[in-house]
Amino acid sequence: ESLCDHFHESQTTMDPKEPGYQAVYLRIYKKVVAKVKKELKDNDLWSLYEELELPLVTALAEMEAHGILVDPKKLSVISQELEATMEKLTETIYAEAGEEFNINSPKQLGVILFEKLGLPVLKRTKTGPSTSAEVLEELSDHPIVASVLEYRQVAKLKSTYTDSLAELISPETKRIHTTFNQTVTATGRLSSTHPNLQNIPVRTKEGRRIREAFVAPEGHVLLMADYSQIELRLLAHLSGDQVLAEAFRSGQDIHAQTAAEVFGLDLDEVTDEERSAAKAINFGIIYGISSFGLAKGINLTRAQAQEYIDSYFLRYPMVKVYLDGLVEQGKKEGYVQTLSKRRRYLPNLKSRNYALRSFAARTAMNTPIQGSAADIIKLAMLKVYRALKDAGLKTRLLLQVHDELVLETPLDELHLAAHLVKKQMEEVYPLDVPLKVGVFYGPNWRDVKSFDYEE
DNA sequence: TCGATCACGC
DNA sequence: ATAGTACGTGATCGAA
Repeated sequence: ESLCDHFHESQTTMDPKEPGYQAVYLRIYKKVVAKVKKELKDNDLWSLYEELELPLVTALAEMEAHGILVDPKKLSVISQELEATMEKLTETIYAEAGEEFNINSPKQLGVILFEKLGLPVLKRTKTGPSTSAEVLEELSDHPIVASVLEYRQVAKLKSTYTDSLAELISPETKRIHTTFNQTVTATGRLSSTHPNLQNIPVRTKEGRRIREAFVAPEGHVLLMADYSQIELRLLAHLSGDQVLAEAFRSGQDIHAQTAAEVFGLDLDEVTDEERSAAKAINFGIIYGISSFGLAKGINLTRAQAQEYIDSYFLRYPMVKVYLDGLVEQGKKEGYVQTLSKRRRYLPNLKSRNYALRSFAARTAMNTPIQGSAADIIKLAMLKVYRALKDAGLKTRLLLQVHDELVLETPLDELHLAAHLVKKQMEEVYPLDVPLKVGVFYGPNWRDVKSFDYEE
């Protein structure tokens, strides 16, 4: 109806059962196509559509239809263990609280922690004292808080990752078929729903167990390939900073090298702590840094964090020029863009509201980096998809997780497929610095080992 | 039903 | 004075 309005067409014949419906529909449709096509061409986005997003539809559709094999028995074992742990923790928490309450309710938990037990309120949300993990970790000297943190972790795993996931296994294929959404993110990344297979736990040992349930069928292995530091490599390329570029060409640990530059050390003098601080700085640079955010991330005063940032930009001067230029360009043109010319409009760069304006500035710095990484892996998916087809291999793409591809490969194709995937991903779009891809394989998504080129 | 909070990934 | 790291999805609570 809104299309009819838009094109000043009559709606009176728009009943699908009417004989004229198809003709009216087609007339409107053609107008829409012409309009959108012109808009894309006028904005230099036609090749992004025709050469990247449109052909990617086929690859994604095949990935969704094929699905990834999931072992329900493993999920059920994990679920039962989590259930037992939750019951124990629930009893412990009730005993420590001196009463029963809904631990899942931040409101009820807040009453127990901050009123009954008198713990200090370190941070508030709109609706009351915050009970986020960040706050609870500060209070975890109290035994109930440690138990609540553990309860939260276990409850999350059980509700999101064992019980819900098991329900989504198709009875026909025994597989889970996610939906990849190509048109929801502001940066050009994909998203995944029903279920989201882009946020399966990996960081903790307990969480990682979920990945053990994602398996390869008989005679196959899962093959994983991930880009190493793709966003920082893109920053080196896009900014033209030769110090950063040289760091990647040298092949050494990038965070240790950043630490050496920022703290004025030799590479072999860098301690774990300094490396970890440098990692937080690199992380902050990609996300559009603020001294406040960095200070919070690595427990520094704001002034110290600002010194680190100043020192970083002194060592990588072109990065500073580049990021400032993005904000300037965003203000002037109204948008920033990625390698593929994908745009993000940022009207708030001109807002009088400081919060909105600085948020937009960080977005202006992050979007070309994150979005260009998305462009590159999408292009790599197409190249891998076509190369596998051309080589007549049975290896199939299963998942994309932002900087990682998951495939399923018959054992007798492992060697060929591993080399093909690595080559296509690394050579997809030559930059001023090399793109490096790690390749892993194994019987499930958790127990993978590095692919050895002798194999 | 929907906003808020929390927690998982990159 | 002015918030407080980018981008997502989902479970749960509790008010409407």
